Amino acid sequence: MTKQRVSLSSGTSKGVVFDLIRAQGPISRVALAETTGLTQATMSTVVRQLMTDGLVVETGRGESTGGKPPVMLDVNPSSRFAVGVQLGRESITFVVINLSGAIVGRTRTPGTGTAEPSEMVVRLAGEIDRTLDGLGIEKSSVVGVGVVAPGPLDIARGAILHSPHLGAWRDVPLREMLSDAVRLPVILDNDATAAAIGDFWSGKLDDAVAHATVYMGTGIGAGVLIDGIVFRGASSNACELGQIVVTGRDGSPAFLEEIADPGSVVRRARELGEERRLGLHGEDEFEDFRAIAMAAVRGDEQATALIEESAEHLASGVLTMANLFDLDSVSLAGPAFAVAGPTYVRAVSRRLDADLFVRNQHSVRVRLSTDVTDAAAVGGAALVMQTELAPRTMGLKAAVSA
Amino acid sequence: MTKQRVSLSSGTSKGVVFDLIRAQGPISRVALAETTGLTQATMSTVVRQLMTDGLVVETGRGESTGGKPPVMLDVNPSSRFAVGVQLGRESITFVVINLSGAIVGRTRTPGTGTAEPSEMVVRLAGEIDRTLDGLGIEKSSVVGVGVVAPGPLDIARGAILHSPHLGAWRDVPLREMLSDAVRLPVILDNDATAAAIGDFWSGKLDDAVAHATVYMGTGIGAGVLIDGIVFRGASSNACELGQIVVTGRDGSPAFLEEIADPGSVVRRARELGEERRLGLHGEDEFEDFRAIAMAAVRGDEQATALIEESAEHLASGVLTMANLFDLDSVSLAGPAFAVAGPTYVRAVSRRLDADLFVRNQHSVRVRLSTDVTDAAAVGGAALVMQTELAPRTMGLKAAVSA
DNA sequence: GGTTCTTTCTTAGGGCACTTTATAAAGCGT
DNA sequence: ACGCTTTATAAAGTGCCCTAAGAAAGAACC
Repeated sequence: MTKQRVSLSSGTSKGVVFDLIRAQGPISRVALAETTGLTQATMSTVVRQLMTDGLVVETGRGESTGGKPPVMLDVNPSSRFAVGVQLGRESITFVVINLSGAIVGRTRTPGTGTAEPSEMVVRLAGEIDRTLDGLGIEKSSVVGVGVVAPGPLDIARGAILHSPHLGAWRDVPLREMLSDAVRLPVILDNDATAAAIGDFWSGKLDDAVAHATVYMGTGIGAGVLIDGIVFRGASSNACELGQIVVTGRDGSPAFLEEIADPGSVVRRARELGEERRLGLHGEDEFEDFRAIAMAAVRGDEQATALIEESAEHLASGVLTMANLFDLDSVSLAGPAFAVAGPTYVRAVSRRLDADLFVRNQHSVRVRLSTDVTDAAAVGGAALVMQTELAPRTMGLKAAVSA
Repeated sequence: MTKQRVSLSSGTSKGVVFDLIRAQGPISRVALAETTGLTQATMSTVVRQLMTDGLVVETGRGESTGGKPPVMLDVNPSSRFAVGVQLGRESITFVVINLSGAIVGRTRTPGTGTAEPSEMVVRLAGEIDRTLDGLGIEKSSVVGVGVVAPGPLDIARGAILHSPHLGAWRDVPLREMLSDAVRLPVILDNDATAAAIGDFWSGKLDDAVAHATVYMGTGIGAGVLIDGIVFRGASSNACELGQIVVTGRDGSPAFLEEIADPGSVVRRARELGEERRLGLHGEDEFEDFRAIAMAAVRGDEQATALIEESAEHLASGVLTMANLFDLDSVSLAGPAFAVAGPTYVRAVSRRLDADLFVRNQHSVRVRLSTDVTDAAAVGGAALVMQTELAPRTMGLKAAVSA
């Protein structure tokens, strides 16, 4: 048993090459050598390793440019899988993705409710095993489970500190518990970070240097990636977009969350006495938001104004973030964008084009995430793939337990 | 000529070890091995290299903990020097620092005025040579020159894109020009980034994970360091603190720069008819700001109110930034803090303690930078030291030309 | 239909930064 | 004085990546 080469920069080259193949689609060894800076000889051996791992396959020949035509390489999508789990009080979403980030399975079960953590872990492990069985996926080809949970987390320890949404959990070391139960590497992270990695893994973000995924569920958060690496800050609490102060309706400062999230839109609709007309029931806040968004899409004027207002405030927040982080790419994810996503995209895009400090030097691409609703679950799965297959740590050590 | 070992993670270990010795003061080889994760054997050879380079010396023995007492290592302050230059229209500051970041020489000459770039480069090179001569420092022990300039820069190319403050310069490849003239590696960066590195190099920031240095000169900028690495964003235009939108005096949104920078304080004083009483001349805006700050320090009520107002707005901006970047350390630098610095520190500190999102998980240390006034020049010198001796790139390639 | 050129990919050998293992050096405890 | 612990070095081995040289496969030209 040789000691892991700790070094100050461990052997990431295999991961980086894999990441390039994944992102740049079919690509030749020579092209890989050029973009990484490694030599063709080295690339040859690195690729061989990836092929014996089964991660990569040769898919045919490229066009000749005057000599031997290159052999194109691509990921072998069904060689590995990852599971993503989004914990919620009302429902839990399970997603299985393959190597290229495509969803191959999806399940939804009732939420945590008031279940104890230990009981919940058993339920989760069971459901994961059942889902994989149903898809005919062997556990040996599953790289791990990415769990996304609301509330303050200790990412480094993989623990849920306390979660007002999930019963009365307090300091639950979920990563270790679930890892023991399901016998797979487990990662725990928040929804926005996961969604960002999900965009990076499946989407075509490879040329974005500074990307942010804005995640709006019940609250508003964001995940920032710099060169594909998660920006975490001092305590993994970076990018709490909902907590930034913007100018509220009456000119007084307000948290973005208070005036732009789905709850605030619903409250505002009530204040304006639109409860009846828009068919709000007051049971599930999110259902009510959905109703307003649907009405807006149908062309209802009041509903449109409500959504637009929320979108404008969100745009202000994104503008501040884009200026501070010097972003060149933004995507919107989360169930809140499922219906009225395009309206939000338009508002953010317009605002950035108009007011971004560096708008003369470069623009910011704004788009809707793929799988808007399940972006967090998909992202959890992508996060575990990235951590296991193409590690890109910096600062905080990788937060996995196997 | 062997090809530079590109690798995906070039041999940074020497630099990292040096950086640790610099930051952690006298430290033994074993302690270094522990904190880096390298073995004691490796550390032995790495340290030997640093000692033959002259960068590090053995300074004595530590206390025994039951066996052989460790030999303590520390940097050899006068083995290397770096020059920092701050370009300004009114004046140019030259600073020479030694390895531990202490200032060993300082000169000020008239500013660029309307001089042409090519002429200016000759003057700069001459002054640098003269200064080094006067200090009896050989050029072979100078690692390079760090130039700090206002206005939009192309950090990667080392060029000044255009500078309203420096004559009518347009797209001046200053790094290459000056490097050719002075025969030393040259780096170009903006004031805030430089000041941040300066704090990191000379100050005791080593345990800060996410640090920001707020730089207020005529404008307001900030430089963020994550684990000692400069955060640059997509186009090196990150952290333009002056450009974030806060709630202005009348409740309408305003750029932070418009309501908190020295110019705005002076304008406000005029609006209030305090011109005479506070002795404002209207010639040099910065002199007037200084006068107001002095009056505030003396206890003048109106002046205090003006400074406090500016400080409160700045605090709002820093709060937003601290929330988004999840900072654990902030320092204030720049000539604007020379007189009334403590007032600003107090305001920012109070605000963060009160309103920071993660205030229950960790606090943010706020302090005044050492060498407040010349922080940018010192930082330029520190930047060149870091780049040459302890490179920590990520994303954007190192922006040096030698 | 060869020969030659260009481009792609592989093999072989070597350097370097680590590692493990073993040993020397220098103090502490009995 | 002797062993024990801690610190530092020496020697041999391993793995990653490089250079150098060659094989493979088509394009271009005769």
